[in-house]
Amino acid sequence: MFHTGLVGNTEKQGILEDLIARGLFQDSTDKEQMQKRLADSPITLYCGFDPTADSLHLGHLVPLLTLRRFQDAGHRPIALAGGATGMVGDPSGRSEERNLLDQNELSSNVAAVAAQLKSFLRFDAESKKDGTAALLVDNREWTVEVNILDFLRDVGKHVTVGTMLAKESVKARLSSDQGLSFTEFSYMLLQANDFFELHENYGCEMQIGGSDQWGNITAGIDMIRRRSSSTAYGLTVPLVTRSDGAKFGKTAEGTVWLDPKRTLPYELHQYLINIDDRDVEKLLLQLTLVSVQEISELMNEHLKSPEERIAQQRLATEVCRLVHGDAEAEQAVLATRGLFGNDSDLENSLESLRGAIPETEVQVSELKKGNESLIDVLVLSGLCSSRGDARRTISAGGISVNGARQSNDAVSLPKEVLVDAEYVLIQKGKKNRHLLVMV
RNA sequence: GGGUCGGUGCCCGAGUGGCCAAAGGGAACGGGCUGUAAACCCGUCGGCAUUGCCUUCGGAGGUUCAAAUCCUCCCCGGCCCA
Repeated sequence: MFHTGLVGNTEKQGILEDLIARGLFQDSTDKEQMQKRLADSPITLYCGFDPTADSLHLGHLVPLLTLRRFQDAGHRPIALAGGATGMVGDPSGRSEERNLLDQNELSSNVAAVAAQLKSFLRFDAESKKDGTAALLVDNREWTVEVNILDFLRDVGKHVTVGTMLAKESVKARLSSDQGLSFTEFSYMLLQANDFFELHENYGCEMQIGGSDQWGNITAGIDMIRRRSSSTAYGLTVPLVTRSDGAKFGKTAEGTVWLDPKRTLPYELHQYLINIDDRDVEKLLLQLTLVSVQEISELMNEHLKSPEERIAQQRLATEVCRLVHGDAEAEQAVLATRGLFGNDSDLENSLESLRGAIPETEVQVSELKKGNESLIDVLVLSGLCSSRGDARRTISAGGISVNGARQSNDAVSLPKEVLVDAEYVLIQKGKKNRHLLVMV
């Protein structure tokens, strides 16, 4: 599936300028040389994604979209799902050793991640004609059958331990009190070998990745130079951060995933609509395909009346469209308007929220047994983590039912709700909305 | 293999026989202000329940009226030596 109609808004020659303008140019090998190479003819480039979970998350979007930007600029992207590297675990940017995933988990993760990768790049016939059609590969293809002796002779021989130890990612771990297993230490060899394989088999000349990948990328470039005397290029994009210090793409409930089963489009939309003013321009630039020019106009508008948050709204909508498609994005916007707009008459239209916002089916007959139906429902829905938490939250004035704040000592849903409501809207705090479906 | 230091609640980190569900900070959550902001202020922050009870301080045993704190064994990590 291919979600957005925006294609080719970046000129081939201008890709680096565009990346720089977007703050997406963190580091690279010789820039002049790269510029020249890119202007010369279409290049094949790759970016790898390790299947550490069965879905990518918001943070993955930056390098993934960068791949897309290159494709739009007339180059050929390769998205790599790291079925092999995922078995080992990349120490880069991590303070702790990873837990190894088992084989089954890994291969289902690879399948899931690969499907997601596909939706952000073009594989169609037309692209094939002009040579920009993307490729999807799994590094297991060329890694599983390699035996250890061959690997040590063919790959390991070209890398000195001194070089490996000098990498920032390795140094960081060695100087922490965590240490580094040989398994993770070896990771960069696998990745370097990936780049080499892609170079040999697909003419891949460039690798991009998050800034924590710099060491791995240069290891690959060195390997290509040693083993085939060719020049390869590397480019990293910045790690997305937030001004308030929180990790980007993380909420109290956990990670903001791209899989709608894990994070509803509405939740993704909410996450982005709440982005701090200080970060919104950067995120528009890095997380959407909207042109730099248009973003700067949008920001001018936004600054005139930041309380309207037009920048956040645009950001949320654009990202939702990219990730989930137009229809889902539209639904998320509607739900948001209904829930947070001031002209809402939700009472009669709760049904329209079905499937859009988090919901829980509730057995009314079960609720009627006890006399603490409100507490039951708060726990059932996951809005509160325990009955005690529910009590505390209610007594702090944090719960509303169908818009009506519940009194401090309430333990039970309002009678009329319990009797004949089909849908009930529960609010916890200012931002959490949950739909109860009474059955 | 030897030595040594350490493993505490979401994270960091104090506690070294009872006053410990465990200081302090951060995060988080709720309230107020506001823009579903930021900053700031207030409150909460193991579980269940009306005083109270139950489960937690790497794991398993033990000493004791009483253990996160003492002993034994084990597991995991750092550092140093071999």
